[in-house]
Amino acid sequence: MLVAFIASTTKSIEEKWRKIWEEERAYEADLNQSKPKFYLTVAYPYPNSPQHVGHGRTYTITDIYARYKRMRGFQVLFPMGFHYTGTPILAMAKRLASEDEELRDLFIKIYKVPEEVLKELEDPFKMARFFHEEIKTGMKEMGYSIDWRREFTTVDPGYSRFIQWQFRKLKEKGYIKIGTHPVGWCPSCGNPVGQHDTKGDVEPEVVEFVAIKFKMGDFSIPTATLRPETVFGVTNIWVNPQADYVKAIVDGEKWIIGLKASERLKHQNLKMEILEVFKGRDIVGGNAVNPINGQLVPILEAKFVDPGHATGVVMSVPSHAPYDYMALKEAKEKTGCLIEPITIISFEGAGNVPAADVCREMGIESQTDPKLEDATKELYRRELTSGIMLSNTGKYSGMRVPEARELIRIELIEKNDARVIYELSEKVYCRCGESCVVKILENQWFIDYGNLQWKEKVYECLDSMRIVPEELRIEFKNVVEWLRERACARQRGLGTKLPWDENWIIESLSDSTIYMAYYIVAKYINMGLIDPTKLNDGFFDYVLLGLGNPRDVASSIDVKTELIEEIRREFIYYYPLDSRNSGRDLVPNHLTFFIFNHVAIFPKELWPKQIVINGSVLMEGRKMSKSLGNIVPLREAVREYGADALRIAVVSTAGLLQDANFSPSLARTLADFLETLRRQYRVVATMPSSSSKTDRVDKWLISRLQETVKEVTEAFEELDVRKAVQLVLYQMDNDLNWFLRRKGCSNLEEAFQYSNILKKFMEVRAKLLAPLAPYTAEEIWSIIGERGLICKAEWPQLDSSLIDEEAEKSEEFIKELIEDTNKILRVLPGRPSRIVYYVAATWKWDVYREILSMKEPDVKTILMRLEKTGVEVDKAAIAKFIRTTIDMLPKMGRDFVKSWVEFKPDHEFNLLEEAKRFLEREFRCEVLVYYEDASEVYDPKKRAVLARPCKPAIYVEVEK
RNA sequence: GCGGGGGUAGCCAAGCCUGGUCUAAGGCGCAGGGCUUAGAACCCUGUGGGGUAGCCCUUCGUGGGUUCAAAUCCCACCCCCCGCACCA
Repeated sequence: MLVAFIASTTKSIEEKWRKIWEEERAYEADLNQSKPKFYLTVAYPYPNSPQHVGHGRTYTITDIYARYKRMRGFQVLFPMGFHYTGTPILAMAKRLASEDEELRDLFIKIYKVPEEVLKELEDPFKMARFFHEEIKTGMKEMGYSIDWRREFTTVDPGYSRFIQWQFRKLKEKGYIKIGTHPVGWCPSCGNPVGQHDTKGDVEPEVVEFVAIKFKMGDFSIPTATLRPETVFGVTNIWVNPQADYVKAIVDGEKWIIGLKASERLKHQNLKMEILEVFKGRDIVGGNAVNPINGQLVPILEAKFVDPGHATGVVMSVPSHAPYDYMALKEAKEKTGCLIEPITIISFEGAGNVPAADVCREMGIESQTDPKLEDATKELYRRELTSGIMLSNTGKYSGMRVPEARELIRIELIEKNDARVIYELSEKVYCRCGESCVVKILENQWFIDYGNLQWKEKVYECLDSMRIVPEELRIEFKNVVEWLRERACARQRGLGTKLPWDENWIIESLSDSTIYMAYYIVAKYINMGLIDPTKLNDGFFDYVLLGLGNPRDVASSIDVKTELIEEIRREFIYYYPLDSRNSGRDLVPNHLTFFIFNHVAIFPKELWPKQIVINGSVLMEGRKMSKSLGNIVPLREAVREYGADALRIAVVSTAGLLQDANFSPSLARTLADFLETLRRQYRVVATMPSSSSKTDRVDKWLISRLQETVKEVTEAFEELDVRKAVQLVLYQMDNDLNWFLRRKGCSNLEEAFQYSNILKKFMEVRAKLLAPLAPYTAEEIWSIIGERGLICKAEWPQLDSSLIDEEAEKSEEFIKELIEDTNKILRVLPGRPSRIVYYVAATWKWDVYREILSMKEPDVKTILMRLEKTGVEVDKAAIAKFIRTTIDMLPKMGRDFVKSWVEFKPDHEFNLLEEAKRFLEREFRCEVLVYYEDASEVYDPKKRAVLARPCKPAIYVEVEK
């Protein structure tokens, strides 16, 4: 019952403030020359499903940052759009239409889509729209401070005009190339296949094979391999005796390959004419010539050969391929042939026949043993990393394997003894049931991210950018270095047509690189001031690049010149982008393309200034996935815990770059915490104002507050949200508790006479909390009677005049004293009846000061200096004290001790006297305080001599 | 393989760049106590081992090294996660 009550309260608070924000247009940002601007964006969502709590992390961090910057006095623009481009939505709509039970279940049970709207979602646009609205509602519920007037989708006509402008620019600059490209392909659907098109969501991985042509008369037998360097170790050729093979004319050459293979290879632009079909066994016993060395090798049979994989014929290297080794072993047993493995690679720890060793180690007994797969990988790895070519490999002898592999590949291809063919790394089936093949697409358009001059500019931009966290800068550099040309258009999917070749759709990672600029334009389109279908290149040239004449541009799209100029002004106000936020997964693709395209299109002044990257979210330690069924939809979580608790739960459990763990119990705890916080504000709000004199503890709280403001501010600047949460929630809570404890109040209500201090503390705390928990912050802000929105309030200023080192050290001293006393109490048999503290004698303080002021303190010098002051204590005792102090000093908290001894022994004594009543309450017994060397000291166990500055001696009497 | 991140007490997780105040923040969990009719919340104390005095011993993936001193610096090794392209 109670929980339900809290939840509904939270809900009503959220609704209230959401409404007020909207009415007040709190997050709408236009050009405002009176303020510095801060423009930040986050990668727009792809609406093929509702968002789950994992998505919430990136958006929440960005929103927190936006809110922080807003309070720091910036004109903050935080917009949002939706990415419709690509195939997943299409594929999903298609699956839904085909009554896919699994998907229907997912939609109904997890995404809570009403069954009656399901039918509509079979239209991909409607599906996108549906999830678009769902996500948008979720973002509003989360309290994101987004300027929604700038919203768009990537299939809007205006956006398409913009993307087409971008691509013409890229082409003009020579960054677009045309070529061929191998892709996974479904022959039955006639489409390329991506992960979402395959059974079991397998990503089709295209692998490049080298087909080495062994000669048998006029015919070539192309044997496909990933390891062309092993051609020196070939002893024979394998065919599957039961399978169908063909003789065919392939690109003018006579080939012998598997029948199934021939069908698959047709998609790789090979001209193929089948002459004859026969069984594999028909050529077993024949011989073929190894092109690398002219040796004659026999054709043998092997069951493991898949006639549909690659060419359906393989060369046998028994010494380095476990499959070949096992097949040969069996062939020898069956036919008594005399073939021996030829070893051509050696590595540390290798025997005469490495494949034999691996098979033995792994206990492999036949050529159909599934462990052969692992054996192959293992040997591949070892030989790749540490293999050296042996002397029987001619000019390659002594070379490392990777190098030899590349050179032999080139040699064979140049002599036309081999050619490249492609095959999928594993069998992949389209959702229609067909086995996927590799198809070579002609006229494929590429963005040439390999262009070196372009890369130079990217490096330049990267060097000038702030990367948060800094550790990822190196990763960006590596990505830029590796990046080659990238196919930028696809044959199907939603999106923008390639302006010069309308058969192609610009793919999703290519149409999402500079759209931050488009948010400026989108506002004017959404306001109905511009007809998006009229937008032309001249418009974008002027608005985004300042090129051309505004009057001509305006008349070409039927608007007033002033409007065009206004848009330009707004663009130039907000650009360059101050921060781009996103999850880690986008580093090697989107974020890097984002830099590439910015430096390609925009002048240097408009290059982006910062990238912020965060890790992902795990669900109780595991990755969130449909198959694990552990997805927590965002909106459901908001209903369950409230937006503020959820916001904090997703951003506070790990450092920025680390994967965070979502824990429902933490979210629950945070919800309770925020509820308690609201209660506290209500209590403080009703307190009458007080005018009590400020004592040391008051000064301490206010001083701590300054430190907290400083640290929280720094944490937000660094986007160390986790730290900010810890400070604002827990550290401030601890400080407040200590304050109440010291004041002898068992709860907040009792502390009414300190309301002036508390109100100040609470006011600042509300502001520090505002970026993290906007709803709660607005609520408590109004509870304590502040007018106006806290999200627009000024960030608390650090007042260094209120930092009181003495008060802080004193409280720290008291805390340590309690700790020390507790340590003693712990080992005592009963409750204490009396505790006595002894402040160290003045000369001990002198000793400390002397030692701390010396670089290399020694007993003699200090002793001599002390004698001048005329101490009346046993010299031996002093010397001993000096000795032990010097020894233990490195182990002590040097800084603390150093500043402590700046004070006089009187300070410590007065402090203890002052805290006596407090200590008596704490330990519930009498407390006495003496100077160690006072004339009358109660010291039955002679503890007083143990007193040290900063560490009074303690004597505890226990109840009998 | 290449590249990146990481291995810290029962769990999650900070610290590591800039060695000492580190038995190592904070949270969760657990135990004891306070408050309370009771519970929840809240507060205090404890949570590697030992100890009738604030202490001693042991610990930060493993093994070495540097240093008066290492979770922190150096070397080697083991293990886990992510990316490697046309997929958003």
